Amino acid sequence: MMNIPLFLNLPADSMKMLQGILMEKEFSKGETIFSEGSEAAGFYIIMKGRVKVYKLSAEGKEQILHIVGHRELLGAVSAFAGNPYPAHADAMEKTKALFFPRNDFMALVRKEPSVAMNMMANLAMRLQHFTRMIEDLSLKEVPGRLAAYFLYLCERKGCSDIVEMDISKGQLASLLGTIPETLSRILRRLSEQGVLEVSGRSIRLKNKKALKDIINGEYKI
Amino acid sequence: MMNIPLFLNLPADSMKMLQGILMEKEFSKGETIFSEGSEAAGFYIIMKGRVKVYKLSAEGKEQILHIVGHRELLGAVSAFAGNPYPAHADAMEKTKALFFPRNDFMALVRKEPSVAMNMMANLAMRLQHFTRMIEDLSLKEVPGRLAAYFLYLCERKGCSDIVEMDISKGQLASLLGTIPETLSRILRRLSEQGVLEVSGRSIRLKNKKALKDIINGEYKI
DNA sequence: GTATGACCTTGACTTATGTCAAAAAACCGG
DNA sequence: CCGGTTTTTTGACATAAGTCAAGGTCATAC
Repeated sequence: MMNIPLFLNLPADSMKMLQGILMEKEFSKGETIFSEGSEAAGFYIIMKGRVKVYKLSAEGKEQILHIVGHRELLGAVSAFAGNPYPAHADAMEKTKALFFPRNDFMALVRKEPSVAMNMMANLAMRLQHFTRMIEDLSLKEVPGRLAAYFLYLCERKGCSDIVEMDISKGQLASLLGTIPETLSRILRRLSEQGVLEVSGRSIRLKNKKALKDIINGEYKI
Repeated sequence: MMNIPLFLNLPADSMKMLQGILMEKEFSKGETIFSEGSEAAGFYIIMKGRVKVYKLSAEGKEQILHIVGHRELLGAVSAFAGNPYPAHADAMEKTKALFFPRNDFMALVRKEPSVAMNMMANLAMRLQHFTRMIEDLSLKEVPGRLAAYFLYLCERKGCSDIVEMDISKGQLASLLGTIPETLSRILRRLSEQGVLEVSGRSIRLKNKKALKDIINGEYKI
């Protein structure tokens, strides 16, 4: 339970107390953790596995809002605000999580300034992420969003020009706000133009300058 | 300075101290308050007027992220997180604001739990707003977003079937992630079909059921 | 090893929305 | 009330991206 950002700087006694409050839960691949509109009785801290948080359109199109992984929080905003969950959450793989009941959390936030500070930092980070997402959806075309995603992957690792996608292409489409067919076509065009090379989930970035230009709308594929 | 949500429940002595910290600033219509990428030395509390926070695409298209009005915070996330402002902010009309320097704010947040709680509530609310925005941009078409906007306006007031737009149609287009031409055409189609009646900035909602169906994709105009 | 299903690709087609240009309407300061 | 700017509307057109349908690829389980 160590090293969870939310509990950074938490005094030892409160840390101890958490042991009696947090409940371990497990979800199998594809399992629903919560659905949009359901009551937020608490939130989860993901300890193993990954969870996709997503919205569905009337026609069944999926938009992934974010993917929650190791030591990250799931549903914390709703639990804090006392609102129903605004989106669906499914385990993308076998997932272990700690459940933190809303009431206990509220008490802890009020008692421990460090938790409040960590929570604010978390909220601020996610707000930034959503700001970028809105910008991308509204002002960039799909190739631009894709290029931005690859360069982001590239920077996150050391980046040896080869990035490994950690999700399927279908899920990537949903993350970028498009559909698999469109993504497939754009990957092909980028390959044909020598900007990158696709081999399964492995992408070789052959021309990063071109990718940057695509993001900035200076180069149309 | 009373009744600012951020200072709700703030002890009187801290409230007093603020008098010496907050600085009044004034902006004329159209004036830039801050630009994307510039250092966030603090944030603003809007006391009069309105400010649009927006991003610009490479081609100059504008996406309004939100409009900040009376007693709301501008740039607080950046100031808190210590990041540059992620978007532009322009006064939409003559605007008066209180400037809160970052350092003083950080000290206050650490000292006063009520400020931290209010700040978290603020962040949570905005996260919800952005979530809906992403959903709309990605999963709804422009008519759906427009219908949702009108019904939102309708609910915010008592709603006598007539809503008053408080921004220009061009700015509404930018808020909905589209352009004035498209908005104009959709308004015409909706008028022709008897769903609403446009008269300047005054919209008469003649068929709310149809608007709801448009939002849910059950009725295509 | 092969069968089963998930995932991905491709082609032909449709459509929502953007672009460009021009006219019309609304607004504003003097 | 006028002249000029800004906003809004309209039309003709371009295009990015979605839909539908079919086929291909890949992996895993049996």
